[in-house]
Amino acid sequence: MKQENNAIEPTRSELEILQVLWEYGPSTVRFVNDRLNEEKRAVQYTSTLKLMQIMVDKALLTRDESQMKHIYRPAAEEQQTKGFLLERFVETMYKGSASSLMMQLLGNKKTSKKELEAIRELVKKLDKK
Amino acid sequence: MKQENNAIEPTRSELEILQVLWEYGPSTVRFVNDRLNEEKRAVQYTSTLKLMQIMVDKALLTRDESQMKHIYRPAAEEQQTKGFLLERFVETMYKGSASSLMMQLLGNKKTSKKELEAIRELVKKLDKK
DNA sequence: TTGTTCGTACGAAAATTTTCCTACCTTTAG
DNA sequence: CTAAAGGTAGGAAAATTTTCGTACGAACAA
Repeated sequence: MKQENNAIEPTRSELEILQVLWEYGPSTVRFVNDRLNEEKRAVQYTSTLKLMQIMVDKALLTRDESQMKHIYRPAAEEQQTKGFLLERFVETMYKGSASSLMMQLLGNKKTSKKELEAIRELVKKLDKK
Repeated sequence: MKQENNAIEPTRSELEILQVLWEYGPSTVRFVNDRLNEEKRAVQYTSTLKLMQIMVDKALLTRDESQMKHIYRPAAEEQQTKGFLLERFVETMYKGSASSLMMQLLGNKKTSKKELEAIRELVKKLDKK
């Protein structure tokens, strides 16, 4: 033993599940498992079930057990979780400097023209405030 | 067994070591270990040693063995690795949308005024091109 | 009724990541 | 020379994460 973490810190696999729930909303295990198999990788139903049960234990998810098919949903707001993870990412990778991250992002060929335009607009709006 | 990954995919601990090497340049295990203990958490010297050896195996690091105190350095360019990780982050968290990430970033209270200013400047420069 | 399908619970194995003990070599202070 | 300090190598244990087999109940079709 070692951990008594109370921070929201999903593992890689747990993050995959959160992504599905974020995209499609509260879902059954069956549904999440299907999405994972379609969009990500082969995985057995009981594996997904187990993982989601663990996530309930960790308080990453909550579930409605009133029906036979339990409905799972993220315990925290999507924006809050993403914000937290983004903050940690900026912190560890760019020493907390958001503009450094931007630099990297804008220098990245994978960032399309359209994206660049959207970002310009975004900043323009900020300037007007 | 399962993995024959050829992608650069450092674990959390490996990332900590990379951070030290990025910040201070090529270093000995002793130096890295000291930094970890100062800046991050308690960890035994041989743990750090082992991890860095593993990273050499994985080709995440290279080392100069010509001296007794081996000098380790990242195998890939800092920018390349960070770019790769950032890309994956945007992909998984924001479906590849850099501007979505920006939105979140700009809405984040932790992003200081100074940072915002720097970002504005950055975009201004982009516009002039 | 019966058996097939679909659900949850639970334990344990497998895979991965992280930690550290032990052995042994080299350098250096005395 | 000898002891202490500091280095690497390697194996194995510990911790964590991921996967899945088995048991068993509920729903449903025949």
